[in-house]
Amino acid sequence: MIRISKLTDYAFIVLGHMARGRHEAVYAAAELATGTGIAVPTVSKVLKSLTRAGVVRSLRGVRGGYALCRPARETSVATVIHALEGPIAITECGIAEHQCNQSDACHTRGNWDLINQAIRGALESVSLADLVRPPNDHGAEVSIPLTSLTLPRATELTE
Amino acid sequence: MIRISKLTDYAFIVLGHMARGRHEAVYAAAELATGTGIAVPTVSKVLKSLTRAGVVRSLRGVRGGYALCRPARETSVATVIHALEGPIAITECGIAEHQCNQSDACHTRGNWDLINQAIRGALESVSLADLVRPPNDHGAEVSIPLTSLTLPRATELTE
DNA sequence: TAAAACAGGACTAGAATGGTCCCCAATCAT
DNA sequence: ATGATTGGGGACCATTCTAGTCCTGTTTTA
Repeated sequence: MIRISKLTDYAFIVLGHMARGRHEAVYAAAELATGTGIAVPTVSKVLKSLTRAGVVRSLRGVRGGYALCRPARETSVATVIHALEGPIAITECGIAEHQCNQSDACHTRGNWDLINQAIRGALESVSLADLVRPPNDHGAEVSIPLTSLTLPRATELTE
Repeated sequence: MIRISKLTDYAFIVLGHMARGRHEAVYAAAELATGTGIAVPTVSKVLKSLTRAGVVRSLRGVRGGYALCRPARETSVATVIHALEGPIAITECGIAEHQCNQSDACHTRGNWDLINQAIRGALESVSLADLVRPPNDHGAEVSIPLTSLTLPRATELTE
Protein backbone atom coordinates (compact mmCIF):
# COMPACT_ATOMS: atom_id res chain seq x y z
CA MET A 1 0.00 0.00 0.00
CA ILE A 2 2.75 2.41 -0.83
CA ARG A 3 4.50 1.65 2.40
CA ILE A 4 8.16 1.38 3.20
CA SER A 5 9.08 -2.11 4.39
CA LYS A 6 9.73 -2.96 8.02
CA LEU A 7 13.42 -3.33 7.32
CA THR A 8 13.51 0.22 6.07
CA ASP A 9 11.69 1.35 9.14
CA TYR A 10 14.32 -0.36 11.27
CA ALA A 11 16.99 1.42 9.28
CA PHE A 12 15.57 4.77 10.34
CA ILE A 13 15.37 3.70 13.97
CA VAL A 14 18.97 2.50 13.97
CA LEU A 15 20.24 5.55 12.10
CA GLY A 16 18.25 7.76 14.43
CA HIS A 17 20.04 6.15 17.32
CA MET A 18 23.41 6.76 15.72
CA ALA A 19 22.51 10.32 14.81
CA ARG A 20 22.20 11.28 18.45
CA GLY A 21 25.87 10.87 19.23
CA ARG A 22 28.87 12.48 17.62
CA HIS A 23 28.78 11.54 14.00
CA GLU A 24 32.17 9.85 14.07
CA ALA A 25 31.11 7.56 16.91
CA VAL A 26 31.45 3.82 16.26
CA TYR A 27 28.69 1.46 17.37
CA ALA A 28 28.90 -2.34 17.31
CA ALA A 29 25.87 -4.07 15.82
CA ALA A 30 25.09 -5.72 19.16
CA GLU A 31 25.22 -2.35 20.86
CA LEU A 32 22.72 -0.85 18.40
CA ALA A 33 20.49 -3.90 18.82
CA THR A 34 20.15 -3.46 22.56
CA GLY A 35 19.87 0.27 22.13
CA THR A 36 16.91 0.00 19.79
CA GLY A 37 15.28 -3.23 20.93
CA ILE A 38 15.68 -4.84 17.52
CA ALA A 39 17.19 -8.34 17.24
CA VAL A 40 20.89 -8.50 16.43
CA PRO A 41 20.66 -10.43 13.14
CA THR A 42 18.08 -7.99 11.88
CA VAL A 43 20.13 -4.97 12.81
CA SER A 44 23.09 -6.55 11.06
CA LYS A 45 21.11 -7.12 7.91
CA VAL A 46 19.99 -3.53 7.81
CA LEU A 47 23.48 -2.21 8.45
CA LYS A 48 24.92 -4.31 5.66
CA SER A 49 22.60 -2.67 3.18
CA LEU A 50 23.42 0.75 4.54
CA THR A 51 27.13 0.01 4.27
CA ARG A 52 26.84 -1.03 0.63
CA ALA A 53 24.99 2.20 -0.08
CA GLY A 54 27.65 4.29 1.63
CA VAL A 55 25.37 5.64 4.32
CA VAL A 56 27.43 4.11 7.11
CA ARG A 57 30.93 2.73 7.04
CA SER A 58 32.02 -0.45 8.78
CA LEU A 59 35.11 -1.14 10.82
CA ARG A 60 36.06 -4.76 11.23
CA GLY A 61 38.04 -6.35 13.97
CA VAL A 62 37.94 -6.31 17.70
CA ARG A 63 36.92 -2.73 18.32
CA GLY A 64 34.97 -2.50 15.10
CA GLY A 65 31.43 -1.46 14.41
CA TYR A 66 29.52 1.04 12.30
CA ALA A 67 29.67 4.81 12.00
CA LEU A 68 27.84 7.37 9.91
CA CYS A 69 29.73 8.35 6.78
CA ARG A 70 28.46 11.93 7.02
CA PRO A 71 26.72 14.16 9.54
CA ALA A 72 23.04 13.25 9.79
CA ARG A 73 22.05 16.44 8.06
CA GLU A 74 23.76 15.30 4.88
CA THR A 75 21.94 12.02 4.41
CA SER A 76 18.47 12.28 2.92
CA VAL A 77 15.50 10.05 3.60
CA ALA A 78 15.51 9.19 -0.10
CA THR A 79 19.03 7.84 0.17
CA VAL A 80 18.11 5.53 3.01
CA ILE A 81 15.01 4.21 1.28
CA HIS A 82 16.97 3.69 -1.90
CA ALA A 83 19.59 1.75 0.04
CA LEU A 84 17.08 -0.78 1.34
CA GLU A 85 14.46 -0.92 -1.39
CA GLY A 86 16.12 0.12 -4.60
CA PRO A 87 15.02 2.88 -6.96
CA ILE A 88 12.15 5.03 -5.76
CA ALA A 89 9.39 4.77 -8.35
CA ILE A 90 5.71 4.25 -7.85
CA THR A 91 5.18 2.31 -11.07
CA GLU A 92 7.20 -0.50 -12.53
CA CYS A 93 7.11 0.69 -16.09
CA GLY A 94 10.13 -0.39 -18.13
CA ILE A 95 9.39 -3.94 -17.04
CA ALA A 96 7.16 -4.00 -20.08
CA GLU A 97 4.76 -6.87 -20.71
CA HIS A 98 1.38 -5.53 -19.68
CA GLN A 99 -0.59 -4.46 -22.68
CA CYS A 100 1.65 -1.45 -22.40
CA ASN A 101 2.54 -1.79 -26.05
CA GLN A 102 -1.01 -2.35 -27.11
CA SER A 103 -2.47 1.10 -26.90
CA ASP A 104 -3.53 2.73 -23.67
CA ALA A 105 -0.97 2.42 -20.99
CA CYS A 106 2.15 3.70 -22.62
CA HIS A 107 0.79 7.14 -23.24
CA THR A 108 0.62 7.68 -19.54
CA ARG A 109 4.18 6.69 -18.70
CA GLY A 110 5.71 10.06 -19.31
CA ASN A 111 3.29 11.60 -16.89
CA TRP A 112 3.97 8.96 -14.28
CA ASP A 113 7.58 9.96 -14.41
CA LEU A 114 6.66 13.45 -13.30
CA ILE A 115 4.78 12.01 -10.37
CA ASN A 116 7.73 9.84 -9.45
CA GLN A 117 10.00 12.83 -9.55
CA ALA A 118 7.73 14.79 -7.26
CA ILE A 119 7.75 11.99 -4.72
CA ARG A 120 11.48 11.61 -4.97
CA GLY A 121 11.79 15.32 -4.42
CA ALA A 122 9.77 15.15 -1.26
CA LEU A 123 11.96 12.38 0.11
CA GLU A 124 15.17 14.10 -0.83
CA SER A 125 14.17 17.30 0.92
CA VAL A 126 14.26 15.71 4.34
CA SER A 127 17.44 14.65 6.09
CA LEU A 128 18.10 12.17 8.82
CA ALA A 129 18.68 15.05 11.20
CA ASP A 130 15.22 16.39 10.42
CA LEU A 131 13.63 13.11 11.36
CA VAL A 132 15.42 12.91 14.67
CA ARG A 133 14.54 16.43 15.66
CA PRO A 134 11.39 16.55 17.83
CA PRO A 135 8.35 17.60 15.79
CA ASN A 136 7.67 20.57 18.01
CA ASP A 137 11.08 22.08 17.59
CA HIS A 138 10.13 24.86 15.25
CA GLY A 139 13.23 26.84 15.95
CA ALA A 140 15.29 26.66 12.80
CA GLU A 141 12.63 25.52 10.44
CA VAL A 142 12.49 26.56 6.87
CA SER A 143 9.78 25.99 4.33
CA ILE A 144 11.05 24.03 1.38
CA PRO A 145 9.05 24.31 -1.82
CA LEU A 146 9.05 20.97 -3.54
CA THR A 147 9.50 20.26 -7.19
CA SER A 148 6.52 21.49 -9.16
CA LEU A 149 4.62 19.25 -11.46
CA THR A 150 4.29 20.49 -14.98
CA LEU A 151 0.95 19.11 -15.90
CA PRO A 152 -2.47 20.46 -16.76
CA ARG A 153 -4.27 21.50 -13.65
CA ALA A 154 -6.83 19.12 -12.21
CA THR A 155 -9.76 21.48 -11.91
CA GLU A 156 -11.61 19.79 -9.12
CA LEU A 157 -9.89 17.31 -6.91
CA THR A 158 -11.94 14.73 -5.15
CA GLU A 159 -11.20 13.60 -1.65
CA MET B 1 9.69 -0.82 -3.02
CA ILE B 2 7.17 1.96 -2.74
CA ARG B 3 5.25 0.67 -5.68
CA ILE B 4 1.58 0.68 -6.47
CA SER B 5 0.21 -2.86 -6.80
CA LYS B 6 -0.56 -4.47 -10.13
CA LEU B 7 -4.27 -4.21 -9.46
CA THR B 8 -3.91 -0.46 -9.10
CA ASP B 9 -1.97 -0.34 -12.31
CA TYR B 10 -4.81 -2.19 -14.03
CA ALA B 11 -7.23 0.35 -12.60
CA PHE B 12 -5.40 3.15 -14.37
CA ILE B 13 -5.36 1.24 -17.64
CA VAL B 14 -9.07 0.51 -17.44
CA LEU B 15 -9.94 4.06 -16.40
CA GLY B 16 -7.71 5.38 -19.14
CA HIS B 17 -9.71 3.38 -21.60
CA MET B 18 -12.96 4.76 -20.26
CA ALA B 19 -11.62 8.29 -20.19
CA ARG B 20 -11.18 8.34 -23.94
CA GLY B 21 -14.89 8.19 -24.73
CA ARG B 22 -17.68 10.50 -23.61
CA HIS B 23 -17.66 10.46 -19.87
CA GLU B 24 -21.25 9.22 -19.63
CA ALA B 25 -20.49 6.20 -21.83
CA VAL B 26 -21.28 2.79 -20.34
CA TYR B 27 -18.85 -0.08 -20.76
CA ALA B 28 -19.54 -3.68 -19.83
CA ALA B 29 -16.76 -5.37 -17.87
CA ALA B 30 -16.22 -7.87 -20.70
CA GLU B 31 -15.90 -5.02 -23.16
CA LEU B 32 -13.25 -3.30 -21.05
CA ALA B 33 -11.42 -6.60 -20.67
CA THR B 34 -11.03 -7.12 -24.41
CA GLY B 35 -10.27 -3.45 -24.88
CA THR B 36 -7.38 -3.52 -22.43
CA GLY B 37 -6.19 -7.10 -22.74
CA ILE B 38 -6.74 -7.80 -19.05
CA ALA B 39 -8.68 -10.91 -17.99
CA VAL B 40 -12.39 -10.42 -17.28
CA PRO B 41 -12.38 -11.51 -13.61
CA THR B 42 -9.51 -9.19 -12.90
CA VAL B 43 -11.16 -6.25 -14.58
CA SER B 44 -14.30 -6.98 -12.57
CA LYS B 45 -12.39 -7.02 -9.33
CA VAL B 46 -10.83 -3.69 -10.06
CA LEU B 47 -14.12 -2.13 -11.10
CA LYS B 48 -15.80 -3.33 -7.92
CA SER B 49 -13.28 -1.43 -5.84
CA LEU B 50 -13.67 1.65 -7.98
CA THR B 51 -17.43 1.46 -7.63
CA ARG B 52 -17.25 1.30 -3.86
CA ALA B 53 -15.03 4.34 -3.90
CA GLY B 54 -17.41 6.27 -6.11
CA VAL B 55 -14.98 6.64 -8.98
CA VAL B 56 -17.24 4.78 -11.38
CA ARG B 57 -20.91 3.89 -11.09
CA SER B 58 -22.37 0.54 -12.08
CA LEU B 59 -25.54 -0.25 -13.98
CA ARG B 60 -26.91 -3.72 -13.59
CA GLY B 61 -29.12 -5.63 -15.96
CA VAL B 62 -29.05 -6.48 -19.59
CA ARG B 63 -27.54 -3.34 -21.02
CA GLY B 64 -25.59 -2.56 -17.89
CA GLY B 65 -21.93 -1.83 -17.32
CA TYR B 66 -19.73 0.84 -15.80
CA ALA B 67 -19.41 4.55 -16.38
CA LEU B 68 -17.26 7.28 -14.89
CA CYS B 69 -19.00 9.21 -12.14
CA ARG B 70 -17.27 12.44 -13.17
CA PRO B 71 -15.28 13.79 -16.09
CA ALA B 72 -11.76 12.39 -16.01
CA ARG B 73 -10.36 15.75 -15.05
CA GLU B 74 -12.20 15.61 -11.74
CA THR B 75 -10.78 12.33 -10.47
CA SER B 76 -7.29 12.50 -9.00
CA VAL B 77 -4.64 9.84 -9.06
CA ALA B 78 -4.72 9.87 -5.27
CA THR B 79 -8.39 8.95 -5.28
CA VAL B 80 -7.79 5.93 -7.48
CA ILE B 81 -4.86 4.69 -5.42
CA HIS B 82 -6.83 5.19 -2.25
CA ALA B 83 -9.71 3.18 -3.74
CA LEU B 84 -7.55 0.12 -4.35
CA GLU B 85 -4.94 0.31 -1.61
CA GLY B 86 -6.42 2.28 1.24
CA PRO B 87 -4.93 5.36 2.89
CA ILE B 88 -1.82 6.78 1.29
CA ALA B 89 0.93 6.78 3.88
CA ILE B 90 4.50 5.70 3.62
CA THR B 91 4.85 4.57 7.20
CA GLU B 92 2.53 2.48 9.28
CA CYS B 93 2.88 4.44 12.48
CA GLY B 94 -0.21 4.25 14.71
CA ILE B 95 0.11 0.49 14.57
CA ALA B 96 2.39 0.91 17.54
CA GLU B 97 4.45 -1.95 18.94
CA HIS B 98 7.93 -1.37 17.54
CA GLN B 99 10.13 0.15 20.17
CA CYS B 100 8.19 3.23 19.23
CA ASN B 101 7.39 3.86 22.87
CA GLN B 102 10.88 3.22 24.03
CA SER B 103 12.70 6.28 22.92
CA ASP B 104 13.86 6.88 19.40
CA ALA B 105 11.23 6.23 16.84
CA CYS B 106 8.29 8.21 18.13
CA HIS B 107 10.06 11.54 17.92
CA THR B 108 10.21 11.16 14.21
CA ARG B 109 6.56 10.40 13.60
CA GLY B 110 5.45 13.98 13.37
CA ASN B 111 7.99 14.62 10.67
CA TRP B 112 6.94 11.53 8.76
CA ASP B 113 3.48 12.98 8.60
CA LEU B 114 4.81 15.96 6.73
CA ILE B 115 6.44 13.66 4.24
CA ASN B 116 3.23 11.72 3.81
CA GLN B 117 1.35 14.91 3.17
CA ALA B 118 3.80 15.97 0.52
CA ILE B 119 3.39 12.68 -1.29
CA ARG B 120 -0.35 12.84 -1.02
CA GLY B 121 -0.22 16.35 -2.43
CA ALA B 122 1.73 15.17 -5.45
CA LEU B 123 -0.79 12.45 -6.16
CA GLU B 124 -3.77 14.73 -5.70
CA SER B 125 -2.38 17.28 -8.12
CA VAL B 126 -2.71 14.96 -11.07
CA SER B 127 -6.02 13.92 -12.59
CA LEU B 128 -6.99 10.95 -14.71
CA ALA B 129 -7.24 13.26 -17.69
CA ASP B 130 -3.64 14.31 -17.16
CA LEU B 131 -2.47 10.72 -17.27
CA VAL B 132 -4.29 9.97 -20.49
CA ARG B 133 -3.01 13.02 -22.25
CA PRO B 134 0.08 12.22 -24.34
CA PRO B 135 3.25 13.35 -22.54
CA ASN B 136 4.24 15.62 -25.39
CA ASP B 137 1.03 17.58 -25.42
CA HIS B 138 2.32 20.67 -23.74
CA GLY B 139 -0.54 22.79 -24.97
CA ALA B 140 -2.54 23.67 -21.90
CA GLU B 141 0.01 22.83 -19.28
CA VAL B 142 0.33 24.65 -16.04
CA SER B 143 2.95 24.35 -13.39
CA ILE B 144 1.48 23.36 -10.08
CA PRO B 145 3.55 24.15 -7.00
CA LEU B 146 3.13 21.33 -4.54
CA THR B 147 2.69 21.50 -0.83
CA SER B 148 5.83 22.76 0.85
CA LEU B 149 7.51 20.92 3.62
CA THR B 150 8.06 22.88 6.78
CA LEU B 151 11.23 21.36 8.02
CA PRO B 152 14.80 22.43 8.56
CA ARG B 153 16.66 22.45 5.30
CA ALA B 154 18.90 19.51 4.50
CA THR B 155 22.08 21.36 3.69
CA GLU B 156 23.65 18.86 1.39
CA LEU B 157 21.60 16.15 -0.19
CA THR B 158 23.29 12.98 -1.27
CA GLU B 159 22.36 11.13 -4.45
C1' DT C 1 47.03 -16.59 17.76
C1' DA C 2 42.64 -16.17 19.70
C1' DA C 3 38.73 -13.38 20.25
C1' DA C 4 35.81 -9.82 18.42
C1' DA C 5 33.25 -8.04 14.93
C1' DC C 6 31.67 -7.50 10.09
C1' DA C 7 30.56 -9.79 5.06
C1' DG C 8 27.96 -12.51 2.33
C1' DG C 9 24.55 -15.31 1.43
C1' DA C 10 21.45 -19.48 2.24
C1' DC C 11 17.33 -20.75 4.25
C1' DT C 12 12.49 -21.01 6.36
C1' DA C 13 8.03 -19.47 7.86
C1' DG C 14 4.57 -16.42 7.30
C1' DA C 15 2.02 -12.85 5.02
C1' DA C 16 0.52 -10.38 1.07
C1' DT C 17 -0.68 -10.30 -3.77
C1' DG C 18 -2.70 -11.76 -7.96
C1' DG C 19 -5.92 -14.09 -10.17
C1' DT C 20 -9.99 -17.14 -10.65
C1' DC C 21 -14.42 -18.83 -9.62
C1' DC C 22 -19.03 -19.33 -7.70
C1' DC C 23 -23.49 -18.04 -6.29
C1' DC C 24 -26.73 -14.20 -5.54
C1' DA C 25 -29.20 -9.82 -6.91
C1' DA C 26 -30.81 -6.63 -10.22
C1' DT C 27 -32.47 -5.31 -14.69
C1' DC C 28 -34.30 -5.49 -19.18
C1' DA C 29 -36.29 -7.60 -23.47
C1' DT C 30 -39.63 -10.37 -25.08
C1' DA D 1 -43.71 -13.36 -16.12
C1' DT D 2 -39.52 -15.36 -17.42
C1' DG D 3 -35.08 -15.96 -18.76
C1' DA D 4 -30.86 -13.91 -20.38
C1' DT D 5 -27.53 -10.59 -19.08
C1' DT D 6 -24.70 -8.08 -16.17
C1' DG D 7 -22.81 -6.51 -11.78
C1' DG D 8 -22.03 -7.56 -6.26
C1' DG D 9 -19.80 -9.92 -2.82
C1' DG D 10 -16.77 -12.83 -1.20
C1' DA D 11 -14.25 -17.40 -0.91
C1' DC D 12 -10.34 -19.61 -2.47
C1' DC D 13 -5.62 -21.11 -3.97
C1' DA D 14 -1.07 -20.53 -5.91
C1' DT D 15 2.76 -17.76 -6.17
C1' DT D 16 5.67 -14.29 -4.74
C1' DC D 17 7.66 -11.24 -1.40
C1' DT D 18 9.09 -10.14 3.29
C1' DA D 19 11.03 -10.84 7.73
C1' DG D 20 13.94 -12.89 10.38
C1' DT D 21 17.59 -16.29 11.54
C1' DC D 22 21.78 -18.68 11.00
C1' DC D 23 26.16 -20.33 9.24
C1' DT D 24 30.67 -19.90 7.34
C1' DG D 25 34.41 -16.94 6.08
C1' DT D 26 37.39 -12.63 6.57
C1' DT D 27 39.49 -8.85 8.91
C1' DT D 28 41.56 -6.67 12.79
C1' DT D 29 43.48 -5.94 17.29
C1' DA D 30 45.19 -7.20 21.86
